[in-house]
Amino acid sequence: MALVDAGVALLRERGPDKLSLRECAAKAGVSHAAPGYHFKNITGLSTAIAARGFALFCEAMEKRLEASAPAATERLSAICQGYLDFATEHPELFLFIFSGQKFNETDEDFALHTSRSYAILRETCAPLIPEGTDPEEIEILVWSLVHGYAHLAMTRKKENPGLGRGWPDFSTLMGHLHKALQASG
Amino acid sequence: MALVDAGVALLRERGPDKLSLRECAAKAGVSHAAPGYHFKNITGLSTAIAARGFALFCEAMEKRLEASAPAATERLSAICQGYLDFATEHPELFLFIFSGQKFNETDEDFALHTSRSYAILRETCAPLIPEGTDPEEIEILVWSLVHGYAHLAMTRKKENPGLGRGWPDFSTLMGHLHKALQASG
DNA sequence: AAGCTAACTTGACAGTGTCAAGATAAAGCA
DNA sequence: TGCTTTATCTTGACACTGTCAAGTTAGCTT
Repeated sequence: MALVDAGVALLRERGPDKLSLRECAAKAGVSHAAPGYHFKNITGLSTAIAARGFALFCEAMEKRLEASAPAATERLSAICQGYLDFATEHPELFLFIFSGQKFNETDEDFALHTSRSYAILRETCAPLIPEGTDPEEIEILVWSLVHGYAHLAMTRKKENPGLGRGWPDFSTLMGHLHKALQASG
Repeated sequence: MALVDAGVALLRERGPDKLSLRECAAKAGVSHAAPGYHFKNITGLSTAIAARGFALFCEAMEKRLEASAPAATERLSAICQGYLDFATEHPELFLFIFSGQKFNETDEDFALHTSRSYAILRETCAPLIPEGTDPEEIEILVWSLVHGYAHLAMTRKKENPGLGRGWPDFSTLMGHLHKALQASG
């Protein structure tokens, strides 16, 4: 959809909080109210853009998975790397989808891609769950760590300019995580 | 400052992306352009509100620290609990200060409270740094984990309604973290 | 040819941030 | 007392925003 393309481009140019129906319309070469026809309001357009964001998010993780060695720990590192790839390559989309603003959760596309992203995490974690512990415990542990790392790097970047630069590399954090999993399993 | 109070109340009522100079003015009982005098633009007001947010953030951590046992691991758990207290009690402020929007980083108040929050983290981590490892590595490890946990809980709350409810308690994640630190030290 | 529908456009409205200009009231000083 | 300066607003305007109602147009069906 051309309007979603325009929206993504707009976010990239102007920042994650500068989305505008009218500017999207102008960018796509249609009249100012055309977006209101396809998406009933700005939440609708935002949701479509967020769905696109989650799709790219999934692709980034899957791409790293395909190139990964088959060992479970390698695969876990791979999806984390994919997570960070997405945040690095699409910082505005990353902030946009995790901005806390309301999306239309009943939107089919949106629901599809958000649940797919969690499924990737779940399946990659599965072989690493220590006996007798709730899988969700490890999933949230991993997801919190990588999400927190990426999100802090983007939002507090004055003190720490740029994801990775000036920060400990994520692989060192991953090392600590693996130690914790070994100690539990 | 009454306008900042009004702004915080507005965020609480309407959500973290619904701040408006004119509505703040109305809430504070002044004319629509009065906020433009005190803060030269909406970024100025946002920065003042974010500074207030970081101050409350620091207070939440310090309050838990005062009630904590003196052991270093207890103190680390305490600031994490304070972190989560803040996110729970001021969800809109939490999302607002970590929204990724630009603040005026040269603002004195803002700089003071943001650096104070990082200093609390740094000092609490200090006794736990394993010999020969970069302190920042552990600081970012801890901060990423607790921030990721809190932020995911707030932004993806459809799948996981409410911080804590339906999620593994943070103390279990903290347990894994301590294991990792023991394995390193 | 007639009718129907999807995909728009046009025009209006209230709300927004921002700016320039004026008002008002207190404070400092002659 | 009167005059000037300064801080703190108010008023009014402008361009921009989302949203809605109404009109238009092109393509398909019958």
